[in-house]
Amino acid sequence: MIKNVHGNTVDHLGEAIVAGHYPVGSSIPPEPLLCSELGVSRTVVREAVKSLIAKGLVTTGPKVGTRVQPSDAWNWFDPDVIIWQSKAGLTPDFLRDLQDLRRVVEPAAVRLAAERATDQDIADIEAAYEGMRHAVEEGGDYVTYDLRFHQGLLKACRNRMLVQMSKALSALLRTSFEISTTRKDGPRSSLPLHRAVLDAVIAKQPARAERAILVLIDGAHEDIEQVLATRKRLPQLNQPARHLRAA
Amino acid sequence: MIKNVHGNTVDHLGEAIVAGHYPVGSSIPPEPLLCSELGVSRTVVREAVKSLIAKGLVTTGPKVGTRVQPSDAWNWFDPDVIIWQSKAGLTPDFLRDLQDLRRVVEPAAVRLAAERATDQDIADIEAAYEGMRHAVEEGGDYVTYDLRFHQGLLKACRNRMLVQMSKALSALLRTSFEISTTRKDGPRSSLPLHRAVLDAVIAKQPARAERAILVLIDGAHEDIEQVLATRKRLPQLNQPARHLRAA
DNA sequence: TAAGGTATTATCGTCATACCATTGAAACAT
DNA sequence: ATGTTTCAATGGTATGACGATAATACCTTA
Repeated sequence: MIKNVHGNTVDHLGEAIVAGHYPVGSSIPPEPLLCSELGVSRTVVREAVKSLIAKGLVTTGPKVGTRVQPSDAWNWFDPDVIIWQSKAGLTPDFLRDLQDLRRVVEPAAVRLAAERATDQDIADIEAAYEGMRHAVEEGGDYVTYDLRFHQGLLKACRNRMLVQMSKALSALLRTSFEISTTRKDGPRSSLPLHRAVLDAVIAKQPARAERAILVLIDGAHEDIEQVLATRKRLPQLNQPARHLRAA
Repeated sequence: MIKNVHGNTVDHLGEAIVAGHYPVGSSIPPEPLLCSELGVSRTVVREAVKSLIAKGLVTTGPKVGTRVQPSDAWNWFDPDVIIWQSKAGLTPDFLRDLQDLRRVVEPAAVRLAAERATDQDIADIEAAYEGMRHAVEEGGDYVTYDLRFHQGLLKACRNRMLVQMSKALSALLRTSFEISTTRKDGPRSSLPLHRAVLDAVIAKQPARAERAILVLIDGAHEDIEQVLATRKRLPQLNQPARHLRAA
């Protein structure tokens, strides 16, 4: 659980800010206060704040303190920011944004993957598929291999930007997959859909691969919509953590 | 030119790393050395390194020093990283990645924009278009308004992730626009194409908007390909700065 | 000689203190 | 009421010290 003082401090502050403990535009407590609250030296607090600046969460200035930036200034593709957002509670807005992104990125990515995937890429995806199949037939961790399957696809399009995005999408994918898995026979029914995508990529047929993954995505979309509508399961999914505001 | 000690130090180190002055996996000079080289205190160097860690460029550890991460661990959507990459020289690989991204993102974005754009969004885009028209007819800064036009479109799709991407795309767009502008009558001929996109968005016709912007993108793509092929103009475009490596 | 454990040491991690620089706001003069 | 000066809060920078860690060298032992 404990890593190091710096990491803990960054996480603590980052989570608090993303969770909305400090209103946008307001100042977080001055450095000396944070030091005593967190029980660390000023050095640590300052280096942590520098990290938050680097991620676009805050700005600083003499006399003005450390102010929370509006959320559209945050680096939303930063893995830490994504994690903090997930911890704070996946709001419907956030899920919708990610779902949009998935619909935009994944079809295009498999299209590119069908054109560019190397043998190694395909072998990796095949291995992930094999893991999914194994999990369905003999039990095991389905979600992990499902994730690996999709990340393999993103990686196979040989584009650093798109690979970066797969990190951000992972948060949504994991949630999405866990929801799907709760559905009766979810994994078993989605397995052939995955096979279809992979086959199209192997056959180097971009258009077919794109159509195949759209089926997959729209299925997941329905599952998420349904869960969002009922607002029962996964309580932290819809109800963002609502703590006390700081003075 | 001068901002503050911290910012300068981060930029200096960030540019050097992105430009490849330090081989991936190797250690950059230890803190005391950097202090004397840059003429700053250890405090500043350390806070700068923390910023680089936050952007995924390096990792640190006692005795192991500060090591350069492989480029696929970098936060490619971080505005600073993009800027450093641009300064280091836009390699063909980087331009291809960005061009891919543009083809993936912009069509989808205008589709969404046609569905979701608010009156204010449309007013902003309209203003940008007006700036472009004015520049064509009476002279002025065409590129700036062109950029604003495209950023307005990204913003109008009301998705934080996609907005974030517009920041990353700006580097490519500016380059792309500057190339297009050098072509005879480039701005004058592309003006109606922009109008077509905007009209489709206003009319809330996603499919039409998507087709319209694809014309625009493919035109820019050809221009870039052409320049990349000749490898004459804009020397830093193809020839990344190749400085001495560090020991 | 080879293997394994131990000591050394380079380097980052953390703390503490002091002083500088900037800037918003209060006090003051007009 | 308005412009100017002064002040003080807060982050910015510098310095020195010590702790923690892990790669390296060394030394013991079989």
